[in-house]
Amino acid sequence: MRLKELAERLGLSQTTVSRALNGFPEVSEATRQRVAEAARRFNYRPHVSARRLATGRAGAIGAVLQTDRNLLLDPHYVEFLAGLGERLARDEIDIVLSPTRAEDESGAYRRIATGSRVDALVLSSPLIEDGRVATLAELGVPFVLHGRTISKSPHAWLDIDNEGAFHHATKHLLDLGHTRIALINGSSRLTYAAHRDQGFRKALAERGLASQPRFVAEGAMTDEVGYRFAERLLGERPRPTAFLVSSMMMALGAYRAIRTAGLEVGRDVSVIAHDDVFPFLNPERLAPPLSTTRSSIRAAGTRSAELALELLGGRDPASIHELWPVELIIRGSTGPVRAA
Amino acid sequence: MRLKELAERLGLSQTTVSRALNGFPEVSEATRQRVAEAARRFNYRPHVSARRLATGRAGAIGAVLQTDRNLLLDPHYVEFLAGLGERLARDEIDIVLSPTRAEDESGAYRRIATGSRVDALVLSSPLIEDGRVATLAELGVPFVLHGRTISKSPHAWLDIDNEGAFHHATKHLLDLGHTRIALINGSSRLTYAAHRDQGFRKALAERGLASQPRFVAEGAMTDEVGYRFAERLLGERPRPTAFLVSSMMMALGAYRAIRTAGLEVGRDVSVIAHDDVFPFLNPERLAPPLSTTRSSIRAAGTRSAELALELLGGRDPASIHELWPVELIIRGSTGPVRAA
DNA sequence: CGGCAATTCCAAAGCGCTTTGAGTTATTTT
DNA sequence: AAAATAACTCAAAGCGCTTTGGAATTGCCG
Repeated sequence: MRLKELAERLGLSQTTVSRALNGFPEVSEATRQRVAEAARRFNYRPHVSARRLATGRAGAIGAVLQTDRNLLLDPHYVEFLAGLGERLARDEIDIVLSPTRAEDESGAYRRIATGSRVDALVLSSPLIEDGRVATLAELGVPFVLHGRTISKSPHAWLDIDNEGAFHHATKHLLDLGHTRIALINGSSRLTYAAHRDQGFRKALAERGLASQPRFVAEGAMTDEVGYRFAERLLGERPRPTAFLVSSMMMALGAYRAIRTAGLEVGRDVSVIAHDDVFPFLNPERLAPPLSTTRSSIRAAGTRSAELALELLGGRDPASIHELWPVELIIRGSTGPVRAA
Repeated sequence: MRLKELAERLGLSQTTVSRALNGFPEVSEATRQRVAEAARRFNYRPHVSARRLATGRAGAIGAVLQTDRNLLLDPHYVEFLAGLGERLARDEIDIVLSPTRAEDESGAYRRIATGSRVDALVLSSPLIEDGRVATLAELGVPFVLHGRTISKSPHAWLDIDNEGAFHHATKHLLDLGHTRIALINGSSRLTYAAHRDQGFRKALAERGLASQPRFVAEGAMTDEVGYRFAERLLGERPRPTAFLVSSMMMALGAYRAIRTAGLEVGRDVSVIAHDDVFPFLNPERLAPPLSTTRSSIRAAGTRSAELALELLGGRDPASIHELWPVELIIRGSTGPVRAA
C-alpha cells in the first residue's frame, strides 16, 4: 500500500493525505481522522527511503562499536544503547551500528558521516583526549558525547559527575574512620575513570591523606578482574579497610574475594561501588546490600537520544553541556572501621 | 558533490557515470578509470537514501537486541555482530539495531519489517521453539537464523554442531576414565544448550551411564555463575572428576572454584569448555591451557551476513542449512581420572 | 564502401515521498 | 451583496539515484 493508492481510495490528493498523516495544521480534524483510520486499516507505512530522500534526513543515528576493545565492557554500552533505542524508537529513528576495529576507527566515522547514512552520531566512553571529537567536528557531523573529553572543538556532551560521586563516597568512608581506602577503577585512559580517581584523591587530600599507588588498581570492569584486584589488595599489609569500586561487576568479584579471604563485607571491609543500574543486577539483593553511587546509564542513553534530536532540530551543540549529579546510597556494605 | 555535478564536470551523462561507478559492462575501462578517479578526487559518495529509493533496497540488515534479557550474555552476541558487520561493511550495508524489551518483541519485528527499513534480519540464540521464525515467515521478511529452532516454516539457518561437539568432548572424557562428569550449561530453553545437553547424555548413554541431574547446572554464561556452579558441584559427594562447560566465561569461574577448593585443574578435575573464540580470551594462555570445543562465533556472524546477502540475491531460504562441525582441541586441562 | 554488430553513451522515466505555490470553497466582515 | 479572510485541497516540482530504451559511434567483414 503506497501513499498514492491510499489517497486514491480516500478520494483525496497525496498532499492532503501526507499532511494529515504528518500533523500539518492545514487539514481538518475530520479529514485527519478519516485518513488515519484508513492508514491503519490498510496497514499503510510510508516507505522510509522515499521519506528520507524527500526530507533530506537519514532517520538514523549512528553508533560505533569497537570490536577489538575488551568486549567484556559491553554490558555498560549495551545498556546505554538500550536507552538510546527506547527514545529513538518513538520517533521511528533507527540506530545504525558500525562494528569497527580500533585501527580503522576514524575511517569508520568518515564512512558513516559521508553519504548521509545517519543524521547524527552518539559517542561513548571517551578517552581523556579523544581524537574522535576533532574528527567529527571537522567533518561537520552533529554528535553527542556521552562523557567528557579534552577538545578544542565545541561540542555537545552529557556526563555524570563522576568526580563528585567518588569524592562524596570517599568522604563518607573517611567519615566512618577509614583511612586505608583502595580504589578499583576502570582504565585510566578513559575520562570517567580519571574523574573518579580525581574525586577519590581530592577527598583524601582534604583530610591530609595521600592516595597510595599500591591501593589503586585499574582494568576491565568485569567480575573476574574485580576479584583479582580485590584479592591482591587484601594481600597488602596493612590491608585496606574499604574498597571504592567502579562498577557493579567488579564489586561482585570483590565481594567474593573478601569472603574467600575469610572477611566480612561491611564489617571487616567496607565497599562502595558505582551502580549503572542494570535491570538484572540489584545492589539491594546482594548480601549485604551494596552501598552505591547511582546513576542510570540507560537514562543517559535516553537523554543522549533526546539531545541528538535537539541537535537535529538546530540547537547549538555548544549549548549542550549536561552534568548529572550522582546520588550516594548507603546500604549494608559500609560500616565504621574496626581495629584490624 | 552530487552525481549530476560529477557528470557535468566529466562531460558525461549521469547514466554513464552511475554505470561506471557500479561496474556495469557497457562502459569502457578508460572511462571507468576516469570516473573513479574523479569520484575520489571530489570525494563523491552517493546519497544512500536516493540509491535505496531507486533500487528498492534498504541497504541494511536488522538485528534485534533484547534489552531485558540478561545482558551479561552479550559478549557472545556482540562478537557475532562484529562478524556480521565486518562482512556487511564491504557491501556498504548497515546494521540497524533495534533494542527491544522482550514483551514487545513481535511488535518490534513487525515494525522493522514493514516500511522496508531493512532488507533482511538476522536472529540469534533461538529458543527450542521460537515464535519469531513463524512471525517473520508470515511477514515475508527474509531472515537468517543463527542457531536452530523447531518451526513449520522453512527458513535459512546456520548453526554449529553443538550436539556433536559435546558428544565428542564427553566421549573423550569417558575415554580418560571419567565417569562422574558434570555439565555446566547455558539456559536449557535455548537450543544450543539443549543440543549440548543431548550430546552429553548421548555419549554417557553409549557407555551405559545415565546423566545425574545433580551433575547438571544451567544458567547465564558468566564467570560468576560458572564459579558458583563449580563450587556447588565440587561440594557433592562423590564429586565430579570432570566438567564440561558451555562457555569460556563460565570456565574462568570454574577454574577459580577448583583452585579455591584446593584442587588442581587437569589433574584432580578435568575441564573442557566451548570456545567461541573471543579475541581477548585465549584458552592457550590459561594455566593450565584449557581444552576446548572451538568454533568462532565471529566467523558465524560473517557467514550469516553472507547468507543474508544471498537471500537477497534470490536464493531460496529453504536451501540454506549449514551445520558447522566443531573441533575438539585437547590441552592441559584434561587428563586421566585419578583415584579420589 | 555499405551493412551489421558491438561498443559506448545519453535523455528521460521512474522510485515514493514532502512541500511549494496556487486554486477552490466556506465563512466573516464591511 | 461585495470583499476579505479563513479553511481546505490540489497539481506538480523536486529529493538524487538507477535503469530502460534508444541513439550515436566505432570496428569488422564481404
